[in-house]
Formats: sequence, C-alpha cells, structure tokens
Amino acid sequence: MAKSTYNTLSRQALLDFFAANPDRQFTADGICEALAKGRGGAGIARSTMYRQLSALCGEGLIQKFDGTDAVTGNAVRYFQAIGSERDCAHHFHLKCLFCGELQHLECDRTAHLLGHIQDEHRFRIDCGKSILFGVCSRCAEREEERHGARA
Amino acid sequence: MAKSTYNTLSRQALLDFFAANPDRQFTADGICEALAKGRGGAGIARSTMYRQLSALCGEGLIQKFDGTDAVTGNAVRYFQAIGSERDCAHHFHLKCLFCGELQHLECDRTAHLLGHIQDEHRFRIDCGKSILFGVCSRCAEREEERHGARA
DNA sequence: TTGCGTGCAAAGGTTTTGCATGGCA
DNA sequence: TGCCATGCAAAACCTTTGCACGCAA
Repeated sequence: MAKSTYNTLSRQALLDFFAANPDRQFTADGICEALAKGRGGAGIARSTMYRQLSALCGEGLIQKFDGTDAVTGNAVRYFQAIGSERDCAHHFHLKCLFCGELQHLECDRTAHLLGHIQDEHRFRIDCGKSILFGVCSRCAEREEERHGARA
Repeated sequence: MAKSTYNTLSRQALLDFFAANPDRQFTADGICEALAKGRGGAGIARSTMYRQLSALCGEGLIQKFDGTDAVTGNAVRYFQAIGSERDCAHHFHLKCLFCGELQHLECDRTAHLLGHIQDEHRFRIDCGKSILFGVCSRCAEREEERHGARA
C-alpha cells in the first residue's frame, strides 16, 4: 500500500507542514514560500513540490481542489490536509470568499439534508470534493461597516 | 446598465450558444470548438472568447467557476448560462462527477437549511458560486451494474 | 466619424516533464 | 548498491494583454 517508498526530507517537511495547518488550504506556491521561510531559505523546488503533493493526494493524506487566487484572480489548485480523526466525507465545507477561511459544517441538520438529497433526489454528494462558497460572519461585519448604509 | 455597447456577431453567437445550452457548462476552449463547428469553421478567436465571457460574467448573464477537466486533468474555468427565470442564487447545484450533468436542487428543505446555516452558523452561502459534486442516479446505477456485487 | 470589438501574436502564471545528479534504504 | 526522489531548465497548458485593423452605431 505504501506508495512512497522513501521518507525523504521534502516529504517529511510537507507532512509536518500539513500536520501543523490542518484547517487551512494552500497553493503549491504558498507552501513553497512557507517552507522556504520556515527552513531558513532552504525550500523545495516547484517540481518536487508538485510531485510530492500529487503523491500525497494519491495516498489520501491530502486533498486537492480547484479555486481562484483571491489576489491575482488566477486559477490555482488548493491543497489541504485530510484529518484522520475528522470525517470530512460526511459534512459540508464552507469557504469564505473574502478571507479564505475554511469551516467544517458539522451539524445534524446538514447531515439529515444529505440523507434527504440522496434518498429523494437520488444524488450522492461527495463532501470531500464539494465546497460551499460564501461570506463568513467576520467578513460580513467588516463589509457592513465599510458600506455603512443599506442593511 | 448596458455594459457591452455593441451587439456584435461574436456576442450574439455566444448568447445564442448559451441560450441553446442552459443546463450545461463549458470551457472557453469547448465553446470555441462548438462555435467553429456550428458556423462552418468560422469560429471566434480565443482572446475574443475570453473577453466576451468576461463581459457576460460582468453583466450577470453567465457565471464562471473553477474545475478540473475530466479528460486532461488540467485546471480550467467553466462557464454556464444563468437562467433569467431561474433564481440560481437561492438553491444548490449538484454536478455529477461522471457525466457532468448539472442539477438544480430546488427544494424546500434545502432552502430551510440555507436559512439555518446563515442564522445559526453565521455564514451566508453564495449559491451561484457553490457546486456540490457527487454521483447522479444514472451513473450510480451504471457503476453498480459494472461492479456487479457489493450492493 | 468615434471608439469599441476583433484577431493575431506575445506574454503571463500555473503545472508538468526530461534528464542528470543526489540521497534513502 | 539499486532505485527513487530531487533540482534545474524547458515545455505545456490556460488565460491575459498589446497593438493595429475593422465594424457597429
């Protein structure tokens, strides 16, 4: 089962990084920068980064999904740890369009709706691949303050 | 309000195309090919395509979202018509990972859940930007047939 | 006539691949 | 030692931009 046979420094650095940031998502470039800083400029080459990320996805340790870079507007791939304790396959994920925060929606009513959709609408949702975008409470408040009027 | 001042052939071709395919989504490249075939090889340049798509998004006539090309695995942008009658801002969208079919989930229970998430979880979901991925009933049946056992 | 829209080509950003070298087991 | 993983550079991919020309109004 073990696909990656070698436990290299790059692999370990990535695993450590994801373990330290279980609830956040990153672009390949973002991880490169973060690791470069954390290790005093050593860093990992882009090609290695992508190859390792691809391998980790294959092993099911992280997941990848498509998105838009909030700053540049470019299409990018986001990568995020898959918590082993956390059963991300059975709850929705809410991502704030402004700050990028990812929230796990662990909620009975949502779980019930998933059952309803599967039973009545004949559609089995794959929560691990589904992300609901919107505005979190913090950013909603900030927006209201900025615009003032118009409740 | 009218952003696009000119009603050019390209613009009209795109509007016609989206009107003829309200429930499907396309990559910019896919639209280019489809138009080239439909118009006997005339077609529209890529740059024009992207500029028009961008304009139509700005006008709210179509929406764009990030995804992965099923064949190549490359990251792409999908574009889809926004039905004027249909209020896509207030219901979920289900996309089948196998056949790509997009289903509008117009359902009271789902609408209630949206209210619940906004009130209790303090998160305002933007349905127009959110797509739930999974497996539709047709493809689920097909998969069962193929694998046979394991009900 | 005015100026937006178009097409072509070149650039931009992200991700992948080839090849020689280096490191894990 | 054998083989995988790494790094560099070049390529591939999708998308955007610059510029001159054409077309809608």
